[in-house]
Amino acid sequence: MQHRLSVLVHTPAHSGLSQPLSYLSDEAFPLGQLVRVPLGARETLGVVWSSAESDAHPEHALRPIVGALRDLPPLGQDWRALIQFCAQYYQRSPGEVAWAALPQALRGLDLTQWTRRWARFERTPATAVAGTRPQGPALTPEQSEVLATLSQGVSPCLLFGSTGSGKTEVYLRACAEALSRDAQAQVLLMVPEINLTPQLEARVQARFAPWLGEHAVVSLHSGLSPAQRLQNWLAAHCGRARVVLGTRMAILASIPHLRLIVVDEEHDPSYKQQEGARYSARDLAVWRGQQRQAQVILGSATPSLESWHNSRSANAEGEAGRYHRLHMPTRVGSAAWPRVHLVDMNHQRRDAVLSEPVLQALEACIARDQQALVLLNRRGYAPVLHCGDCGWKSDCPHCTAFRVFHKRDRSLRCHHCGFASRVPRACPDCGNQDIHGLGRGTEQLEEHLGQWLQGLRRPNGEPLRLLRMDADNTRRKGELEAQLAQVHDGTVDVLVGTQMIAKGHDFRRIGMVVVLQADHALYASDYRAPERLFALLMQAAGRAGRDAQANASGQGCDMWVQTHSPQHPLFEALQAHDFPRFAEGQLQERAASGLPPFMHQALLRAEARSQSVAQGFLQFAETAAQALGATTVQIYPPVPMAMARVANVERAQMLVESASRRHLQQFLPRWLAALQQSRDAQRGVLRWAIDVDPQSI
DNA sequence: AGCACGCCGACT
DNA sequence: GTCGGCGTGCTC
Repeated sequence: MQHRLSVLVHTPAHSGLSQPLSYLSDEAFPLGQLVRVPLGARETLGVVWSSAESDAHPEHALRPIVGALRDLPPLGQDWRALIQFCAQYYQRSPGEVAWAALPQALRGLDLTQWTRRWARFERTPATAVAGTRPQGPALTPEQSEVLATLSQGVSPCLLFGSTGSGKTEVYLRACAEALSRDAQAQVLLMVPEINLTPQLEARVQARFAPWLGEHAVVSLHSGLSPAQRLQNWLAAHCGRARVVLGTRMAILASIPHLRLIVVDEEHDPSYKQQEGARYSARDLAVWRGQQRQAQVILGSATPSLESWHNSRSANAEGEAGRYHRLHMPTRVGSAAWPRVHLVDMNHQRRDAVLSEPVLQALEACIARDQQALVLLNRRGYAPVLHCGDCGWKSDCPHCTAFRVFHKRDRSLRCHHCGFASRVPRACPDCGNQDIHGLGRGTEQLEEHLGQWLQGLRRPNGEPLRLLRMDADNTRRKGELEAQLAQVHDGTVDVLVGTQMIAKGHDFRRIGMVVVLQADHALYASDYRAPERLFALLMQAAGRAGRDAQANASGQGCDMWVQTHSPQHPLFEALQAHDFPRFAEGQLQERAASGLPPFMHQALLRAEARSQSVAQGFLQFAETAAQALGATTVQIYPPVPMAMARVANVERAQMLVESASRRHLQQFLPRWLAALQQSRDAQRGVLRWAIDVDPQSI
């Protein structure tokens, strides 16, 4: 007898095929079974999705499936529910979300290749369980208290812990606890970007591999080769992997015995996927944990305002947040907080790179034979090249942006589309030979500091060693690790870099931290700019004060922040290391101006060859929204995006919002359906999509 | 998203 | 004469 199977294939939302497709099969496969099916002229991977007898597609038009991926356990109900929820909440087709969740290497395998691949997976040695549960270092009273609360199973939790308060140890202990309760239990540990914190992977491996076996710890992130990713995904899906360490993509992996999800640095913007299915891995983690009774721990020294708001204690009306807030204010060991000094750059020489007090402090730091960390969040030599005579600037011909001057390879490079050319010797417009850079990047800072340091010596008489670290010189494999190693073993005295040098690295001999152009972000129109800047500054401050000797001698550590707006309340909170104060101020502003988390937003984005086509589509969308009688959501007119053109594609967007998440969620699918229906309105539009809970507007 | 089909410019 | 550009349309 022929069965009718409903199968999910990769069909993007705008293709008009957002529902599962029906196929014929001799065998009745269980839901979640992976199958190969014909689709047009090709053969593709599919997931048996539902027993949709109701599908109206005529029987004679159905094609038979090619076959099933035998031996692979079907994807579980919890995974299917997660995909379904993600698709519905973020307004994408389930097929598209499932596609993003499955390893790409799996998609390309035909049945013969699959059989071979599976045989290889089964051949890898089974986990040799030899060791006993690891001990780990002694806990601080704060850590013990937090772990005691966690062991009662409270969830979701926001672990608000200072940089250096030992959050990672809490995560590892909580993992060990979950893993020891049940011999099958699996845990998911998420980090923003695995490549920036290579030590963490080593630490997790060192903690759990001796206990659970070498193959019990796997990672899932985009840096892996497709074959590695498939291998690790299979290990997670089949339960062989007990600890999954991954980036945002890992939240969509199949982890059937998931008992605990940890989201480290939960405020980090990289948890929000920025293309395709635009999901928030942090928010999905909370949903997934609730859905399958797994504990969720969100951790940060500077939580997102969303999570902070969600974890507020009961107010006058008795409303409390949905998250349990756990607090670890104290830094482990002797680590001290740096004294934060603000330097008002309005009172310095206009062309000063480093201010007088900073230079003096730097000299003193060098004399103590300590390391200095100088942070400037702009790579390249100068952000723009400029002709003083005719006013020419180094625009990118393909984007609404300037090309950045990179002196090292004498190029002008667009950081958005990659377009690069050699630096012209003279102004391309008027021939003037005297063209120069405006503003400063890390390359120039490196050059400037290099010159200044030439006049100085280390206490032992050796010359000073300067290192620059940014995306330009850590791109190749192994470079980042090599450079971090240089900082650790003390081969570097002064480290210059972008925000990547502020991320979770445990530098031990840092005597001072300098942040340049700290206020730059504040001039951006993005309402999340202060939140991001505060997180960056706190993170940078956290690099300091770990030098045990300096702390013992009462020397302490300093942080210098150069800014043109020292009166900004953000800096006051920074000096007091007072995140709650900063957050309360921000939340009051957000509430007053009707911004998240008090408002729920979605953006409709359109891309076309011209602004008029992109905006024309959005205008149609505006009319369509009004026709739907959208009284519960506020609709704003279409506008060009802040960066209107990227790689010769014009972009526009419109905002819809509602104080009620439910109302917004009710409106969006109806709106989406209306837009999908109108082929006319889509004419000439290259791409369009809804972005729910956008990261920036 | 793939992939085919389909109509116009520079080359084995 | 063909190889190949990417515009439009279809996939149970």
